[in-house]
Amino acid sequence: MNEPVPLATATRSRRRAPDTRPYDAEKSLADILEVATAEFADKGLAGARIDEIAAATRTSKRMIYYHFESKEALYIAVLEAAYRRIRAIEAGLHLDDLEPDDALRKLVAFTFDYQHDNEPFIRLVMNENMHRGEYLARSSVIQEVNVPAIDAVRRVYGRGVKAGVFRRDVDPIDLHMSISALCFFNVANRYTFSLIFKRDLTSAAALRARRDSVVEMVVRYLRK
Amino acid sequence: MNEPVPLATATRSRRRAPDTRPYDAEKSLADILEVATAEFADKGLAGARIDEIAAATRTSKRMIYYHFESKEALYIAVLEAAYRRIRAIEAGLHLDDLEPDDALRKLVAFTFDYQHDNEPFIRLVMNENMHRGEYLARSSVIQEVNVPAIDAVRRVYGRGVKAGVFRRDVDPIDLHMSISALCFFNVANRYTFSLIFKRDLTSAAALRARRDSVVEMVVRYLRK
DNA sequence: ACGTGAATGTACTAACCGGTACGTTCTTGA
DNA sequence: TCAAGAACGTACCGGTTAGTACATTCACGT
Repeated sequence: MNEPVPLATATRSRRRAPDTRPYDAEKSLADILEVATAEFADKGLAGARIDEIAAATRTSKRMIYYHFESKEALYIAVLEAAYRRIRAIEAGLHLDDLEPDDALRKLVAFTFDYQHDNEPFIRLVMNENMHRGEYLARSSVIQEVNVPAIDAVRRVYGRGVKAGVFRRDVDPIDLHMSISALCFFNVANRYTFSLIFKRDLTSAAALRARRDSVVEMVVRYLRK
Repeated sequence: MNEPVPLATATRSRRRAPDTRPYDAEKSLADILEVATAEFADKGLAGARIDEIAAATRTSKRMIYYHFESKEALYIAVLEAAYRRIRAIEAGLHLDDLEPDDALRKLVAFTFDYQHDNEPFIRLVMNENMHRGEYLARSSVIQEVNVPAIDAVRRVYGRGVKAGVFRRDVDPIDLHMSISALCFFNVANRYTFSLIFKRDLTSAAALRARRDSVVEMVVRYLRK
């Protein structure tokens, strides 16, 4: 649906002119997607301008409509790529060799940091929620990609309960939600919050303090 | 700035035709503001359409530009009114006659509930953060209105510390942020979250469970 | 080496949308 | 009672913006 064009496979040709190939669908598609991600994250779906995306691209507006059927389809493609990337980052975390308490701390701190480091993704999610998830709902891809999102929390929590260091009766999804909420807010609402409370939330010191606070809150919540 | 027209004061006239007065600046202004609030909360600043606001109003587009100088000015007026309303709701909470622990529980549960009951406000804040707070920054009114936003948390926390039931070394603003984060997320991110995790977050049961969880988390965070 | 389809550029359009020109009706104070 | 200004309606405009028609260049299998 979003890849109407059969992408060139590994069999490219004898001649290798990797960077200056005039016609390279794969590359211009990736280029468009990257620029569009920045634009949609910056302005949202309604605020984004196809012309501006085109201008920031190595190619033209024509190519956007060659590779994607509409602005909305491009937006969904951006969402899909963004979710895939984020879940891949998450999958890079290895917690199984840590004691449950340390694993939990690492999980929360890691979530805090990578959400902070991926503001564009956070903003895409914010925007998608402004749209009441209607585009995410249209993409079965995204929903599949997100299935394992809860795994890390579930595993760590399960181990902690088994080891007798976490209390029982906590719903892993509820726990995951609390962790997400605490991490998400710092990125999503930083502008209104820092304006109202006259706090810089982006300095290294503020970030460290806030992360410690969030970790502490989650740890205390599970502690017996 | 946002009220270019001197509003009619109490001295209205001898004749009382309260509901069918053809020319009533105060009323049409309030009408516009109410409709605009719904539209901006629904679609955001960029997605909102002046024509649609006008259509839902008892008056015409002409009147929007008579009472407000631009779409952005209308948006700021909507933001101001929304923040004022929310702070007024908060001010209605009386916690001083409760023990610190109960006061804290009541404060958190109350915050959770009123944020849930005021989704349009939450969405306006989300949208404003998509705009990096640039419109809030332009309005000194909103910033003044929000000064007491931290008071309730500060008071309860201070009493708890003095009574020896809360631990020291917690920053009230940080605490307020955690409470806000946990409550905000449930409204703001409900669409993507419930889609990904196949959970209905709006049922009475789900809401009760989530509120309890949030309250418990904050209480445990402060408990010695 | 060549034809066919993939990949691309230029220039355009139709609709949308924030904002306004112009004229009219109502209200109010003297 | 009667200006004068406040409050309002209708009809319009000009710029913006998603999307496209048409022509062109390149890649690749045969």
